[in-house]
Amino acid sequence: MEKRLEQDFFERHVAEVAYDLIGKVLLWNGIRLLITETEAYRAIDDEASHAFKGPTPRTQVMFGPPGISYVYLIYGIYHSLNIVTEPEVFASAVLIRTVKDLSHNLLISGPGKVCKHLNITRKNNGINLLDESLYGVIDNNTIPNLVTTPRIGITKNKEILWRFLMK
DNA sequence: CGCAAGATTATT
DNA sequence: ATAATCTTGCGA
Repeated sequence: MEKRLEQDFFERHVAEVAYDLIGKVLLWNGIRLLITETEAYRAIDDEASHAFKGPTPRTQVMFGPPGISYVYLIYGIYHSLNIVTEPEVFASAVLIRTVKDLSHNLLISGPGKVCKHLNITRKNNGINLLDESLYGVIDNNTIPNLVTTPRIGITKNKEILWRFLMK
């Protein structure tokens, strides 16, 4: 029996959510993607977060309720997909780094490539993953083996182990 | 208004 | 190791 993750799943500490998201299935525009690599970002105590210095137009959705997409453009070229977590006002988000396209059995490794594969751009910022039939996260009831490492591509708060991937 | 930095990727 | 490429956010 397939169960969609509800608000209470996303409303927890972002590192817990990022950890628990590994092995879950992302439903994006009706397409099913197994989540195999994530990272956590948190405004309150994490200098690496876009939201660390407070809200800006770009980071506004991170300050809102959980279960919403946060999509931004990086290096002028690549988009990145995130899911907002924690209660409203506690800005945080899980970066989706790698997924496996289940219908094509294809591994898509890297945030920019994930967005390219799914045609995700900034117009997809703020999509609700709790209510919409074509978008959400499905708990497929698996318990994956995980590896935990430092996050990739950042200059601040590099030591913290907030990157999670399937072994 | 100018400018430096950036949650990446492909190529050398 | 480095270029590509342009939005964003900050300071003046």
